[in-house]
Order: sequence, then structure tokens, then C-alpha cells
Amino acid sequence: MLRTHTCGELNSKNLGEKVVLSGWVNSYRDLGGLIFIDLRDKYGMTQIKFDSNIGDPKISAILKDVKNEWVLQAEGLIVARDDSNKNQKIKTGEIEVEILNISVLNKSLSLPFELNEDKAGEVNEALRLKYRFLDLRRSKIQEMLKTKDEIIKHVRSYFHKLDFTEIQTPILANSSPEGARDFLIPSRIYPGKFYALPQAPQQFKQLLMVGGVDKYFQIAPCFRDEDPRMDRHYGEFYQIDMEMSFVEQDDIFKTMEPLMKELVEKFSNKKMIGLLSDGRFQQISWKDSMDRFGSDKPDLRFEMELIDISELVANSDFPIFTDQLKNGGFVKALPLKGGANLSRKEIDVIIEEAKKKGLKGLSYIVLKDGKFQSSLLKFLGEELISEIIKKTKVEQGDLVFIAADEWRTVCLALGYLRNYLAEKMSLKDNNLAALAWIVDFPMYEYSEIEEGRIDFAHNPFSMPQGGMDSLLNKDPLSILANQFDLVFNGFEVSSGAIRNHNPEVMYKAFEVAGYSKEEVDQNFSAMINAFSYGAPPHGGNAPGLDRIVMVLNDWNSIRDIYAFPKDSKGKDLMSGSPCTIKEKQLEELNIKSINKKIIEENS
RNA sequence: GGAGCGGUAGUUCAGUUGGUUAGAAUGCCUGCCUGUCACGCAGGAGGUCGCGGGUUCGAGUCCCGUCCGCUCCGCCA
Repeated sequence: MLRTHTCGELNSKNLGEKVVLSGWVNSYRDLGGLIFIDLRDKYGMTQIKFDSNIGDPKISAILKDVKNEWVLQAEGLIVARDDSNKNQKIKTGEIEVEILNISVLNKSLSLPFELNEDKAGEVNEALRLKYRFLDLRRSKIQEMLKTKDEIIKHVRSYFHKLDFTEIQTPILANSSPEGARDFLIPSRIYPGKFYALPQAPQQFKQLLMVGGVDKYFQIAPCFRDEDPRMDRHYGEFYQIDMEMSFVEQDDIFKTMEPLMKELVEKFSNKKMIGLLSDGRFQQISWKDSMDRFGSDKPDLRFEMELIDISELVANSDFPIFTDQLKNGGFVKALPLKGGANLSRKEIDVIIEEAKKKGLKGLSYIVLKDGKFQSSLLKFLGEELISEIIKKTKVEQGDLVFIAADEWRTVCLALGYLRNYLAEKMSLKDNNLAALAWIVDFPMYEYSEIEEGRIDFAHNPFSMPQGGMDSLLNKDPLSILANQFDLVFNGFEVSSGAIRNHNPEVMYKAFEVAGYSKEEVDQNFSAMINAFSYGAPPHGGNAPGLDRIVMVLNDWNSIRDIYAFPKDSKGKDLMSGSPCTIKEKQLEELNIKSINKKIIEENS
């Protein structure tokens, strides 16, 4: 038997027992014949010891060569430690194991980096990723894998209790014309044709609803070939994908809210804030969220709302404000508690940050030493500035930033600053969990690629509010979608919608965005066809599993929560993927001939 | 595709206005040490300062180029 116990379970109740432990050498201490080894496994650490003066010389000889991270099997007797020798830091610190027999199960080279970060600081990520199998030995990563597993288990049992069915949708699927860049897989059997890895099981789960499944969920792998971010893993990620039939938006909310609460309660130390008196999550319209927080994913752990002062300054003598207002723009203020302490230099840095987001300038009023200072004084006058101070509710010691621009720019720039400043002033309390629904997203927006064109703002499969009537009679830009996001401490952790299940409304919705019936038929044939055969009203959402795990545990990088993450260029530094392919494989997949053919056909 | 920051010992970092033989901690090697637990003590090895070019009597340090990494913007229906 390789072990009778793990390295994390023995205590004074086991005194006198003969045990076998296996594990890695976490540290080795030779005091001159009296040898202590901390033997480590997934479950903990146990000190094993050997006295060379008394013990078997053969064991002595073996122990002499032992190094860190060797894999040992130790047979021994559990003995008590004197009170002065007990180690409070480890669970097994009351006892130690007197070695009666030892064998080396495997040796190890000396490690390319320290596993113990206390010893030599945080190791360069690229190196850790290259040796991810060693990095995984760190207890922090072990705990993460365990936590993630428990979260998945909890999610599964939650949905199963509500009579959802977990169903696997295809991984080899069709390329979707909208949205993110696809990962393509050449077909061997059909030269020149491709599968694509699904960006999300969106179409399949809707087809399941048409198929009468009623309640579906899946821990679904999703694939998108877009550049990564700190909170966005390259290439592949997982969603807790769910869809329900015969539901309205609030039915989805009522299904999701208890789950999210349970996850926060069970898997974090965060206290939920901002709940309504009946325990429900607050709902903030997209427009409201932009107006008040300058973001569609506001961090609601702190106040600091933007305040519209357009009316106040409308008749002022400051052309920068009045010109903007005449052109339909807005003047908005962002108060900063305690901001009067900022140095001129710090304020300049902040102004530069704001300019990155498209503002041409940023004014401010400082309330200090019982008075106020502002470059706006000569344009607005004392009275008007006093009114701004009153409206923005700033007090002595505070500062208020003021910006003027078109609505979207001024909102987004001040929203960016709100986040930036909150980070700087440590207003983001990780002991809090603020969740809210952002609802009433616009269905359409002006295309950013093509001047004057109207495009879907988010998900083209969402039902427009008001249905066909809205599409026929309303200004497209004013139509709202039955589309929502869930925000958690400033992260968008889920996105969902009541879907458009009516083929006529679907065609019309695409037509507004400039797509012909033929294009819709071509790209979404399976879905549009299915919707013609009695599709039930349905909707759902898809919380990002990885991002939720990350936010719950305050991990600062999405890569931390994958067993084998890719680096920020999409490389797996350990296995070396992506890799080059043998000529023969390419030939089998007709890759070369495709190239030639397509070039010929198009010329 | 764009911007910012970074690259010095196995690892984490320091390195002044350009100036002797590039340092520290930790790891590694050798020896000593019988109650340590991040053991301790003594000694030792270990460097193409990312790479290429330039300025200079002299470059880790300044300039130009380039590669790599991280973060942000674009992108992510």
C-alpha cells in the first residue's frame, strides 16, 4: 500500500499508530543527524523525522541524498510532540511520524522557480505557465481548482433541482456571420468546407426550446478568437448556459437570483448589498446606468454618481458648455469625496485619463480652506458655481470634475474616471458583493464601422420590446430589446434575453439592420426554419463561469482560474500549442488545393 | 492594428550624473550542527545585463532598431 493516510489528517488521536504516508518533500532540515522532513500532498503537511544516531543506517543513507520535491513513501510511528515543539501553523502540528522505513518513489530536478512565493516574490507568469504542472502544486492553485469544482457541482445540482436538463450541444458547429471571430476547422470529407467552434450554444439551445425541452442548461465551452484581457481568457471559456420556455424576463431573474445569492454566500466572504427590501436584485435600465454611472456594467459597491448639470449652465457665458448643449450634448459632473487633497500633478494625470476616452477637456472645482477654487470661476461666476456645488452635494475637502460632450462620450468618459478614481481612492471594498440587472438595452445603434448604418446593439436574437409593432412604427434607435446583463462588482457576469421566436418578427428585425431575407435564411436557416414550426416563447442567459469564480475569489487574472491557461497571445507555453502541422495532414484536409481553387475561382 | 510599462544570477529584485572585478535575498553545491518546522552557521559555484547597431577613452546605464512579456485601447452579436 502506498499510503494509509494523507499528509493532512493525522493528529493526537492517532498516537501510537503505524502509518504509511506518501508525498513530496516540501522542506528538508538536517540538524546534524536529526532529520526533519515536511512531507506534503494535496491534503496538507506532516513532519516526519529520523534520528541517525539511533536508526537504521540504510535509512540514513537514503535520507542523506533527499532533496526538495522528491516523492517519498515513509512508514512510521505516530508520536506526540512536546508542547514546546508543537507547530500551530499546520493541522498535523501536534504529532510527527518517526520513520521506520523510507523509499524514494521518484526524484526531482531542482525547480526552475520557488513554489513558496513568500521566499522570492511572485514569479513571472510566463515561467509559471511553462511549468504549470509545478505551479499547480501550490496550495493556492489547488484550492482554486477545488473551489471551481464545488461551484460547478452547486450550479448543476441547483438547476437539476429546478428540473432543468443538462444537454451537450455540438462542438463542431457552423460559423456565425455576426459577432466574434470564429475558430475554423477544415472538413476532410467536404473539401473547402469548414466547421466552426461555437462562440456560444445560442442557436442550439433555442432549437432545444423548439424541441420541447422546456428547461435546458449546460456548463458550456465557448470559443472566440479575440484578443484576451485580464478578465477574458483567450480562445476558450465556459458559460453556465441556460434557457427556458414559456417565460418572461422576470421569470429568468427569479430563477437566477437565488443561485447567485447562494454562490456569493457559499463561495465568498462577501456581504451582499443593494438588494431590494423583498430580497430581489435591483434593476437598472441601460439608459439610467449610463446616465448615473457612465457604464453598462457599473460597480455598485460605491456611490459616486454622475450628475447632469446641463440645465444649470445652459445660460452661462462658457462657450465650451453652451456650444455642446446647443448641439444636443450634455454637461455632467463627477464628485470626488476627499478629492481636494489631490495635487495639481495628480489632477493633470486624471485629466489625461479622461482625454483617452474622447473628452477634449475636463474642468474641476476644488473645495478647500472654506472656499472654492476653479478655472471655471471667470466663465460661470460665483453664483453659478455655488449652485453646481449645491446640486452635486460636494462639501469642503471634496472636488468635482465637470465635462461637456455628446451624451455617450461624456457618460463613458466620466464612467471610466469613476472607476479609475474609485480604484485610486480604494473605494472598491472586496468584502461587498453588489449585483444588479441592467435591463432595457437598446435593440439597435449606429454602426461604428459604416457611417449612417444601423446595426444590432447586442444580440440579434433578442425580442424587440413591443414586437412587430415597434419594428414597423418606431425609430429603430429608440426601440429597446428584451435584453439584459447581470453586473457583479463592475464585471458583466451574465448576458441574456427573451428571444425573438417569431419568424416574421425575426426577418423584420434583421431587415431593419440591413439584412435581406435571403441573408437571414442563409445564415440562420436551421433556426428560422425551426421557428416556423411552433416555437414557444423562450429566453435565458449565460453567466460566465470563469468570471464568476474570479470575482467571487478576488483573483485578479482570469488565467489564474484555469488549470492550463493560455498566455495573452493565445499560446500554451507548456504544451507549445498552437503547433505546426505535417504536410500530410494539410493535404488530407485539402488545405492547399482549397487555396489554389479559391484563388482560381475568384480571379 | 495602436499605446503604456517591463526584460540584469535558476528565481525575485537593486544597480546613483555613463567610470575599477555588476550586487542582495532566495535557490543550488560542499562542510559543520540532535528539536527544527521558511532551521542555523561557514564556505563555494553561478551573469553574452533580451538581441543587433550607434554615441563615447569607457555603456547594464544614453540614442536608434528589433524580439519577447504584461496591462490598456481597438475587438469581444
